[in-house]
Amino acid sequence: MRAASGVKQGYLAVMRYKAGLETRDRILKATRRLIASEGMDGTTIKAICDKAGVLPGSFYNLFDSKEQAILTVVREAIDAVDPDPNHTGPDTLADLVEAYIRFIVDQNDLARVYIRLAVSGGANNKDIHGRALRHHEARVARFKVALANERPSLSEDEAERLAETLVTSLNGMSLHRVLDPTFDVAKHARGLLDNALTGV
Amino acid sequence: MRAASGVKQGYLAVMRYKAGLETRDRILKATRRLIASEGMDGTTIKAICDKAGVLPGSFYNLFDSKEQAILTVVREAIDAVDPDPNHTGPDTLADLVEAYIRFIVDQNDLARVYIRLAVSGGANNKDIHGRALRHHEARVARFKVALANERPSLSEDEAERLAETLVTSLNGMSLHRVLDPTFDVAKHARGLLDNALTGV
DNA sequence: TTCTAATTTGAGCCTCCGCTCAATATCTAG
DNA sequence: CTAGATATTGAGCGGAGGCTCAAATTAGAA
Repeated sequence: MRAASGVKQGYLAVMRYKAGLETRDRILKATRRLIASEGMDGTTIKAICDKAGVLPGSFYNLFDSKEQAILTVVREAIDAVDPDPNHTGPDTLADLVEAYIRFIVDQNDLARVYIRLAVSGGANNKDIHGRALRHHEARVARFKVALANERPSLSEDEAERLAETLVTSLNGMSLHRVLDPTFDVAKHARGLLDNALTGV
Repeated sequence: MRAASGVKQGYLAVMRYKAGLETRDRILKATRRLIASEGMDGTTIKAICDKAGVLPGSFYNLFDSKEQAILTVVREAIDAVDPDPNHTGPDTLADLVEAYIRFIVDQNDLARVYIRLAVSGGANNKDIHGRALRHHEARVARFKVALANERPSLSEDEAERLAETLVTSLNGMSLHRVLDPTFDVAKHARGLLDNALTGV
């Protein structure tokens, strides 16, 4: 019998046993690596299941759909960019840039997911699109605060513009690293930071 | 009878008649717009044919495969970023940045194709991947020459780094515009330019 | 006009994808 | 140990996507 079928109904599976949790982790890990290396559409159920050592039925015992698994990974990627979104303390620009560098270098898979999301998520899925936009705005705001603290001479508009320029430029570096894995993100990001701090 | 079948063999179709050329243009235009709005994998034969007002057989009379049509559009996009790649004259940094702004704003579809290429083309197709990388290096080189002219005090390495930072940052802006069509590329690109010119 | 090459048609083949389900195996609370 | 809940299996359905082909139509050179 299919025990959990009555309980799921669009929610997550039940997973009271350890085996289910482990399988779920393997599936999410496989999904993450596949999105990073093959892109959203190259991430097929068969590929996920092969990589996770699982059969389709088992996948669908734990996830309602392929999209649900992808969404889970995407949320994970968004959160990883900004590990402490509610933090209101006074981080410096350098802190923020260093955090981003670490994200790109240490969490390469998630960084690639994040970039692929920005490109392909926008067109198809409105939930993802809105989420990505709101996340972007929050990041810009945080950069802006740091900038305003460190360069009080900047006007409101100038700080806003510089912050947005910084965030999009950093994303451009993450984007380029997808194309060229040898690209030295740290070097260029720090250069960008110096320019922003010692500005016009 | 299938007239051109013996001639094609992996090459382009023959197209001695005007109708064939017009159909080809319609197909390429449809392909370009679809890649821009739906992404590489959302660009199906059926969608292309519907948008172009053509049936699949007609598509395959002019193109050997879906991939060939996409590749044609992608090459077009790469070339459009840098309209005069053999130009060795002394363009200024401002010229180069303004050209990129115009590319993003005026040729929105191609700009989106260009960005999607950087993300999804890299992983799958080695031809595209190599082409994109070589193109990037050529652009960086051109920016570097302009920079060296206008800021002779810069060392070789510094010029190289700044040029690469500029190009990736500009691509980041193009990327963000996919997510947010209201993003003011011109404003931010010019700010970036100012920073690069009046550097540390 | 005539005749051949070019173009268009559209049904349909084959493959792969997302997903389902009944059967079987495994876990763990009591 | 037992029983009921959970997890895994794997064949396979329905549909969509890339592509083919024989036949019908149209363009244009002679």
